[in-house]
Amino acid sequence: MTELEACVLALLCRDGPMTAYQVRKEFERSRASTWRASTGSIYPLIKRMSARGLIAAKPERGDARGTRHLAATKAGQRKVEAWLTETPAWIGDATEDPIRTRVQFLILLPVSLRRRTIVGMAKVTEAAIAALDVYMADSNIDAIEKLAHEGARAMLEARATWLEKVLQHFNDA
Amino acid sequence: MTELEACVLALLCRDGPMTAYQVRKEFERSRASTWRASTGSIYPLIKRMSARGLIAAKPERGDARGTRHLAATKAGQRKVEAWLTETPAWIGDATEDPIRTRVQFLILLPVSLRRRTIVGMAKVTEAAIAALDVYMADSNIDAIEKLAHEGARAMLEARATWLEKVLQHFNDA
DNA sequence: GGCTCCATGTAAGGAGTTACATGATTCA
DNA sequence: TGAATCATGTAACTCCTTACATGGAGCC
Repeated sequence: MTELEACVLALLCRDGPMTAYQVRKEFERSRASTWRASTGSIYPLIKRMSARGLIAAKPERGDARGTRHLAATKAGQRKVEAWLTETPAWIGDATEDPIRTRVQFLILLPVSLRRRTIVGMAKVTEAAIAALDVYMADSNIDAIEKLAHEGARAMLEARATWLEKVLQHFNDA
Repeated sequence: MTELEACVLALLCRDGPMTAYQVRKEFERSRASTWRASTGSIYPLIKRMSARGLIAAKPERGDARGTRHLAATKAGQRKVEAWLTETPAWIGDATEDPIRTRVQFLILLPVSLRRRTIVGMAKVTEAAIAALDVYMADSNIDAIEKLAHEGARAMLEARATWLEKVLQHFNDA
């Protein structure tokens, strides 16, 4: 089960039954999960998981669009519980960070560009924090989503602080 | 250019010329970038980038294995510089975090399991921090890589601290 | 009647994974 | 000479992306 599959299944467990369209809208709306869930991924995904007996679909009667309300089956619910409670080592690992990746190669830049680049990185990080704050100020967001946002924010703050150290490092060198 | 492509190209700029095999070994060795660079990804990638004129290969004379020393071309170097100095908004965004994803669905678990699960998440996070520390203690690691590790560590610490808050939240609820 | 949103899906293509496959070089 | 390492690569598969495609439902 991929992360996206697990995420969709968990969403169906928590907020379902809902249509594939609603699932997509939820991923689009929420800044808490980075998942996009484009049509080209979501419909095949649902087909796969239906075939595996993890999702059950009930067609809406009298709707010619073929609207189907999706729900996790018993087996699907068990899968989600297992996904949640298992804590394999890899989920603890440091996440991939495009900025951290780039920092390792800053030495390739002429000295004059390094500082400017680091400042740029700090700027986009601060912008991301600000965007989160705007989003969090929305009173329509429930406690759990707020908690998730606080987690994202804390990690961004850690990066911002670290970037100051990076700047220091390249100033000294 | 994907992140992996840019990363390989930047590595060739910084540490090249080197063979595809050495590139793979470097990705395997370093805990700083999460990239795996399996054979099935690295060789096609090099073929692609050679075709685009970003990588040049010089065969080693008298080596029947077909050993080829790879280097970034001038065009490749320019690409890397652009990749480094551009700071598109998305690189500032919060990274995907499998633990943060899961936390949003903890409510699906019976109360008795929630606390245990959060503790498990904290444990694997602490384990990742400890593994980084062991790695960092190695004197063979240069200053830049240490800096990158510090960044990863700081973000893991932020997650660990946040998980305490998560535990609190579910204790109160 | 027409606009917006709801709702489904496919097609082509990209990039990555694991597993398989082959053989040279080096060193004890 | 045999084992570990160096070194290259392909094949089948999975999942994701973007773009395309279709049409019903609801509302003014």
